[in-house]
Amino acid sequence: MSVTIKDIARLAGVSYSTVSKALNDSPLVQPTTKEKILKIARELSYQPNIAAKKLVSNKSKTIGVVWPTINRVALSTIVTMLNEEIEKSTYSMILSISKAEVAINMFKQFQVDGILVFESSHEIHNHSNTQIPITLIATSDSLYPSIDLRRGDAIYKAVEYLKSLGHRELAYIGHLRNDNDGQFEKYFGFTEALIRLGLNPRSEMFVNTEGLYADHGYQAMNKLLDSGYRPTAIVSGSYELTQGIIRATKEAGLRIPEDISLIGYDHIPQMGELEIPVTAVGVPSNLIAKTAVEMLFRYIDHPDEKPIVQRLEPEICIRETCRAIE
Amino acid sequence: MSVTIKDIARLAGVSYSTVSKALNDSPLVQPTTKEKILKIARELSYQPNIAAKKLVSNKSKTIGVVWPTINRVALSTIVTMLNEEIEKSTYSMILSISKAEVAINMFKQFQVDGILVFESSHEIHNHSNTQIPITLIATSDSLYPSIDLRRGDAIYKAVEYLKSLGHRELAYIGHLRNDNDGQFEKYFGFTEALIRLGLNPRSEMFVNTEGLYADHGYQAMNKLLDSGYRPTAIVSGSYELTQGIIRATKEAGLRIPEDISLIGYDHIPQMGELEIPVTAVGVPSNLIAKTAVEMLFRYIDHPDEKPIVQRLEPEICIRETCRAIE
DNA sequence: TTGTAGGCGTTATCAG
DNA sequence: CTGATAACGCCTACAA
Repeated sequence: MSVTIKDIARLAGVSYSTVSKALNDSPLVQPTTKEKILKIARELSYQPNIAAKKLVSNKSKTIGVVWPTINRVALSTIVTMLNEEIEKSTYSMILSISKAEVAINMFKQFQVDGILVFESSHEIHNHSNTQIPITLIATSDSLYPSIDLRRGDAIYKAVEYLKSLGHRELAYIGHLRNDNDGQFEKYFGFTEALIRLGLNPRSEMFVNTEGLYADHGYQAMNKLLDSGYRPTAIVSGSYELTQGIIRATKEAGLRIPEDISLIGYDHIPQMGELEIPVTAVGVPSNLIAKTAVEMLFRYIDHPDEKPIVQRLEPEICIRETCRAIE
Repeated sequence: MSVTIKDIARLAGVSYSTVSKALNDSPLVQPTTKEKILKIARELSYQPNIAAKKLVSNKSKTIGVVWPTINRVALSTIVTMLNEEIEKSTYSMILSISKAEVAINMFKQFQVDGILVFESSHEIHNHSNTQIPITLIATSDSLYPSIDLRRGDAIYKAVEYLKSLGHRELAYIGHLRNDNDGQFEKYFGFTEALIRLGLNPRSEMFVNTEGLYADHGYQAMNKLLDSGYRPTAIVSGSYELTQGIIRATKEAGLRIPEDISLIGYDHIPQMGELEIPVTAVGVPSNLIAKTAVEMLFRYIDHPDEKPIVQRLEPEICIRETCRAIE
């Protein structure tokens, strides 16, 4: 059995309602008594029972985060930032790496005040009857407040930038799946940019990676290099792909950016910490985290407002991997 | 206000305890009444208040995992396996990436039934008075049940294996900090192996990385290659370091294992998925996860048993990066 | 078979 | 300032 305010009350020789007040730093209790109570609480390493708190106040002061894909750098970066953001407030954050449905159920049991989810909204549609405010990160949706990362615009900006540097022979290395909206948006953004910017789209310009990790990027880049088509600039679909692309490029004896320019999706600090600081596009990870938390808090406070899709503007972060050509 | 069993009771014309029983499908209530109650509950779309349920049952069937370092592959691999292992049982798993003390406090508030922690025991010593069963992964300690990964033995096995292949000029690339027991164990294991196996320890054989990530390995390997000392085999302290070492080696035009052998610490599947499948030592990650969960469950069921330090035997997983020399 | 009463750990509202 | 006491929603003996 864990320690409760009653235990503290007994030891302090006061009533438990006094303990409750002292613990909540109420002005209605004498500083000396307060001090004594706090001291005992500390010694017993007392922790309030959230279930009880929730029962009476209907607040648990906790946010649950659904995070099934723990091994992508961009996502874990955002998770870290979410944690920092939430710790700044009066809330705590708990994580689940189970799939969305399982995770949400568990969070319900824990009576979290709000849920943040990375997974696509398809996974959670059967939960629309839930009372708990849910906010989606990285998937726009009309049922829940969600963030639109404008991945297409991001890639568009990348192409635009490359064009401004004189590049006309490009390639996009990414994971082209139509069952994953996020990946598809980027692919589509690339196509659209080529067309709108008057760059001739050709099939060699698209390299499918079959995955989002470094090795996929490595393989894809090698495939590209073998293909005979030699673009002057590469657009990469993720941080991990970028890693693989750099490796393949180097192994082929090509220098970045002297021989080939590179720009990657995922606006995270780590892009600048690769062996060559990589120019990147995307919504900055800290902005994503900050916005997500703000939106959720807002939704918690005003559950009746209509769910909003918050657009975030992708930015380009120029580092050292793109070079102008004549 | 949401609907409670009292509302149902009023509408059904019974007492609320009868409703409670009916809802829990107790045999102590007449089928007809039960039916009626269930029907009303459905109509009102009654949702039980889990906080209240929890309060009275005082069981959460949940394990909390303290995981402050989310960006090391070996750790996230183990976390994934822990989740699988725990999902097999009747328990759920929640994670916190806050530092140990904060995380443990939060878990206490949620009344988790047990806690698994990755952090070193120093961080949690002030919690020794806690009532919740805690089990340490990857740090041996006498206050809590914990797992001893025998990192020293693992490195010893690596050296032994290399010696059996004829190598005598070795190097250890790792993070030598004496404030981190785990890293120190490996370093020490290397030294001891050299001595006990009659290989002459020399200072060039130790390369300090100043960190545990790929870039640290890359820098360290370059430093080593520049130093003039040319070992025939390298022992690496972690998965990420291994990545960096491979890159540096390749860039230097050296082939693995033809020109130099490599063996890494961290017995995780990913070691076999690098561009060259890397021979590795360590306790297999799935064994670590399985053992940790077993130990914790055992501790939960028998809280009075004396905390045990469970030794796990490191294994060597031979892949393709070590070669015999004449 | 049903109802009553007590309690789970907190907070909040009153009296004293 | 402090202490009873009543909620919060549910479960579970124990009584009826």
